[in-house]
Amino acid sequence: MDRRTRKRYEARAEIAKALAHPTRLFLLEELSHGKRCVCELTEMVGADISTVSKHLAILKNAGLVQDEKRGVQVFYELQCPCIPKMFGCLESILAANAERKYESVSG
Amino acid sequence: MDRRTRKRYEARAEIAKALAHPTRLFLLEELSHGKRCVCELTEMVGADISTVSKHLAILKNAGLVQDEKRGVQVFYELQCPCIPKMFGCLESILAANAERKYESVSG
DNA sequence: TGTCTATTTGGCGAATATACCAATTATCCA
DNA sequence: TGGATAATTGGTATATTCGCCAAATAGACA
Repeated sequence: MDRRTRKRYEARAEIAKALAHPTRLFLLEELSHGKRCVCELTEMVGADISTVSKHLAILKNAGLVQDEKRGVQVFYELQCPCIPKMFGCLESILAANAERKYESVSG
Repeated sequence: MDRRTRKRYEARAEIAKALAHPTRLFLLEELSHGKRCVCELTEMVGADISTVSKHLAILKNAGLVQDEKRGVQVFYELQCPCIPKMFGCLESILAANAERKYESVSG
């Protein structure tokens, strides 16, 4: 694998890494329903606000969300329209995995 | 976030984590072109065969690929048809990010 | 200006992921 | 059976990620 190819996959992996955490997936799905401020999201997640803020920063850094300051609050929103489709893909994989697990038990 | 919801996002994150490595993304894309055996993939990746084998095990464990033994070789193939679409999504995000970076420099 | 609320940043310990080497397993074939 | 090749597994050192606390930053408003 040459250097250029490796760089390309590293760039893709940066985005995939941003998706690779349950809290961040939850944040993305919540944001797919509309803009939310950090304190709302923090309440839903139930973690320290600094933790949520860092997760949001990771999503922003990957280009998955954008933020907008309104007074003392910061609202985040999805930047990438294909995120909801990704969730569909993840769900279909989970469903197929569950099916296989069932088959291996019953058959 | 209640326990059930958390479990759901953890399950999704398991799959996302499997995607979150440049070598594994490369393997998936290569497998999207057809079955490949571990030694072929190892040669392409340019890492130790044990490293590649472990990456493939992670992909298999996530339900993204399946394996098939043929004699002394093991062939892997994609199990999930939506993987190529995922790559398209990753690429579109990268393109949008590059665009924004360009705008922030020139405008 | 001083205070309050919302958010981000710095830093640290704990947990997780990664890559390689060495050893093991599995299959083929002489 | 014994040797050769392909692949997986175990072990370990290193690197990265994670979550919280504490501190810093920013805006609103009296």
